Order: sequence, then C-alpha cells, then structure tokens
Amino acid sequence: MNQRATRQRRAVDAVLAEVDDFRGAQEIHDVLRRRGDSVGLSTVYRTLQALADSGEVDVLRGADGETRYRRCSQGHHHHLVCRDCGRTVEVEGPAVERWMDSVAARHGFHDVAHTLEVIGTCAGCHPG
Amino acid sequence: MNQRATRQRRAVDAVLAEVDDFRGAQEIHDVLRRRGDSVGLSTVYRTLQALADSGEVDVLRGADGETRYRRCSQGHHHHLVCRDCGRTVEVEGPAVERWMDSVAARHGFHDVAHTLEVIGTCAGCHPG
DNA sequence: CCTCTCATGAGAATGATTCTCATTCTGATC
DNA sequence: GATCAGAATGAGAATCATTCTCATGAGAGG
Ligand SMILES: [Zn+2]
Ligand SMILES: [Zn+2]
Ligand SMILES: [Zn+2]
Ligand SMILES: [Zn+2]
Repeated sequence: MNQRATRQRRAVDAVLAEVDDFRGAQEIHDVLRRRGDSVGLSTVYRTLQALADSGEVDVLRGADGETRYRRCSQGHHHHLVCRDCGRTVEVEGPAVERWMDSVAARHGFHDVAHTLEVIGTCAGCHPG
Repeated sequence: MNQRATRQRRAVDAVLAEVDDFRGAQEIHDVLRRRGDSVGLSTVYRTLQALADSGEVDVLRGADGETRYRRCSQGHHHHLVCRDCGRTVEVEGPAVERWMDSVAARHGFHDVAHTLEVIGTCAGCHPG
C-alpha cells in the first residue's frame, strides 16, 4: 500500500515491532522523540492509518477514546486485553464467527462485519 | 439514579422513547430545539450519560467516533445495526457469552467485560 | 414562600485527530 | 551523479465531539 520507504515509516514500524500491546499514536510519537528518532505527529498518524488500511496492524479504540494500534498475526482474530497493563492475547472463535454471520443472515443483513473485544484484568494484575 | 425530575430530562427521555435506533447527543439536541422544547447541549450530554450509567440506555460508539444511545430492552444483549439506515435489531447469544467468559478464564483474566456488535446492510437498504 | 441543593446552559476548554501547504525527499531516469 | 515529478513530511491551524466552569435557575420538603 505504501509507496515510498522513508525513515519515518521505518521508525514507526520499528516501534510497533518492539512492543506486544496496543499503542496510541501520541505514545509512539513520544517514544520516537525520546529515542532521538523524532517523527512529526501528523506523520505518525498517517503512517498508522496506512498500516491499518493495508491490514498490517489491528486497531482498537479504548474507552478513553484513543485509538491504539498493534502489529498482530495474520488472519482474522479478536483480542483479550488487560484493562490495567494492556497485556493482549489474540483469540479465535470459529463458532462465534459462524454465529454472528448466521444471526445477521437470519435478519436479512448483508456485507456483515463485526467487532468483538474482551477486556478484563490479567492474572499478573489481579491481586490474590 | 437521577435525583430530580426536570423538564429537560423528561424531554431527552421522550426523544429516546420515540425512536428505535441509536441516536447521538447532538442529534437529540437538534430534535429538541426544532421541536421548541430546547435543552442545553451540556444537559443533553449529562442526561444521556446518567441514563447510560444507570443502565437505562445502551451506548454504541460508531466508526465516526460519535457516541450514540438507545433505549433497549432489559437484559444483556448485543446489536445488529444497519450501516446505512441505522435499523437496529437486538440479538442474544448465550453460547457466545459462554465462549467469551471461558476464553478469558482460560487465560487467567478476571472481571471480564466485552463488546460485540455486528454491522451490515439491512434488507431494506440492500438493492437486489 | 423559604431555603437548601442539585440542575441548567452559554461559552470556554480539552484532547484526539485531521487538514493545510510550503518544503523536503524518494525513486526512477538519463 | 544529476534531474525531476510526484509523494511524503511537519509545524501549526482547524475540526469536532465531549467536558468543564460557574453564575443563574428551579425541584422538593418544610
Ligand atoms: Zn490482532
Ligand atoms: Zn494486566
Ligand atoms: Zn471475528
Ligand atoms: Zn438499513
């Protein structure tokens, strides 16, 4: 999807490759600046969007309204996210996918898409 | 949950009672003004939030980032929404609920919540 | 009526994201 | 290596939903 390889895109890509949970644009922008590999905020946003459009990263919008991105494995899946530390687990549920499709079809809906996210407190963040 | 019954709260409530799909705060504010039963935008937001907190209305955040509200039936359910006309169907899926809980438990997550929405084009909006 | 609060609303403030546009850079070509 | 068209960048302004501020208004009980 991207046409030109620039330092900026490589830099954003690098940050995504290093972490294992969802990160926001501003957060990535900060990391880069702190690292001395500064990239304009607009560019961070643009790059992230391009990556999302091309399916290279997954997008998640948190309760705080901030959009976060994560380089995931290929293939359709959903996420189990810790509300405290952000730890993310990819999960698949073929039966659930089938259910969503069938319930949509049953009601005459076409071109169906869906969002499904599970949020909780992970074992590491759960006292006791 | 609300403490005082005011004209404004009644007005917002009335709009929600009249429609059958998700509506945004600004939209409700406009309807009220047009109707001559004007309510301050801040108050619309506040009322909607209170209704959401008390569980009287369901909340849905669209792809455009706007939060929409709908007076739904009691009990836990999810929604099948038309991306064109907004027509909304409530759906239940006990098996899906169980799956989400079990996958969370399997990964050691506690206090789990989830979001699940299905979006598509309804029969009425689908040509052919 | 009185008063004690909670509620209201106009407008300012917030905060994430997008847009503008002059400048810089990439990649292909010569 | 030198050129060039078009893509990419980024500083700052603009957007837009939502929240906040705080002076004023209005429930509810006495
Ligand atoms: Zn993913
Ligand atoms: Zn955790
Ligand atoms: Zn799915
Ligand atoms: Zn429709």
